[in-house]
Amino acid sequence: MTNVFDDPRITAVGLLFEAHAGLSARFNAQLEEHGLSAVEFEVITRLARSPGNQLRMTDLAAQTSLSTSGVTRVVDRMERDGLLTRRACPNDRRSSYAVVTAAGMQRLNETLPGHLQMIEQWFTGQLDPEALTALLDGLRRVRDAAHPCATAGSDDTTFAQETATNQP
Amino acid sequence: MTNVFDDPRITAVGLLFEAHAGLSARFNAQLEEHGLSAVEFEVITRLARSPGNQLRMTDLAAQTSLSTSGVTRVVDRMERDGLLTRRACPNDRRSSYAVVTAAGMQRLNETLPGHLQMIEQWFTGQLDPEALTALLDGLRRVRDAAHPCATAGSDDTTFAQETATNQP
DNA sequence: GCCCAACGACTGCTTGAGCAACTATAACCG
DNA sequence: CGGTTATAGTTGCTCAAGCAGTCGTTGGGC
Repeated sequence: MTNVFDDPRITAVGLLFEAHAGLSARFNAQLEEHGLSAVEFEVITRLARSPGNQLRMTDLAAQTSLSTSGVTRVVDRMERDGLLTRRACPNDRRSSYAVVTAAGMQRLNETLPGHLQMIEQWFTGQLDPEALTALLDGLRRVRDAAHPCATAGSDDTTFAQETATNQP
Repeated sequence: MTNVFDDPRITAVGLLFEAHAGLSARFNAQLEEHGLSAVEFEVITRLARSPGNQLRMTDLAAQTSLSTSGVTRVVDRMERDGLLTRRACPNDRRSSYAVVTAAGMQRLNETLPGHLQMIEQWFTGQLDPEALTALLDGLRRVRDAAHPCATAGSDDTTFAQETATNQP
């Protein structure tokens, strides 16, 4: 039986998607121990790495893969839980900032080391340096080609993310 | 400013996750043109590659990253849309099969070529053969290490998936 | 200065998914 | 057999997320 589904292209996506799913599951488990969902972790991380530990709601939406209404709600929850606060923007009264609170920073600091450890355990540590480099190079190519500019507004902000990651 | 977020591990997951998100977005767009969501496409694909174009609901749940109740509902919708049918299992009256209808097969055949083209365009075609092999090898390692056995019941069925992909 | 388009945030509504509870059937075991 | 336990599928409930519409604010053109 010559099966269309044996196509190596299908296998390739399968691998990428399953690797993603596997890592997501592991990460979620660890994050949940610290009372954070994946989105919440992403939100607090993006905020914490931004100047003043804050971002305007729209910018936050652009950096995460959330719509603006999605951001509104996540921030609602996290504000309720004391991890974030809203702060009015002085020069534009339409905008408001989401700011990480002290409790939020503490939560993040509790969570981060374990998270890095998970990454190492299930991802980067699985490969020797050259193999890892090759993998990352490949991913970068694919990412650059297909990178979102979908989901939320942010046109090529997704691209800017990684440059921001490499360069403070 | 020595930033914790410059950690190469963070960058690595960022790449993998963004590549995944980017591809997902592209694929979803194409699938939507044919009136299929990503899950629906996965469901119909898994069924179509199975003997008799059918699977028991539980097995379907195990192969997709859905809970059994999730499967119930997807199959509900797809049955309503005429892509699938339920068929009673002769020797176990608890079980029932989800079967792809003729209309379902036709829909799949309309969708698949374009889908493969998308994969090539945004993923496999982005890399020369050696780089692609290196990427896939890396992904396989990561996948094998972290592979779900989460989300839905299916313990290591996720592993079985890919062997099934390689071997009809 | 005034009006109108664009923008930022929020809210109502809908959808999709998981969990837990439930029903029906099967299997096991005395 | 008869009863207990496990399994297959479905359903009620909850929750997170997106879309479209709303309201206040801003800025540009005249």
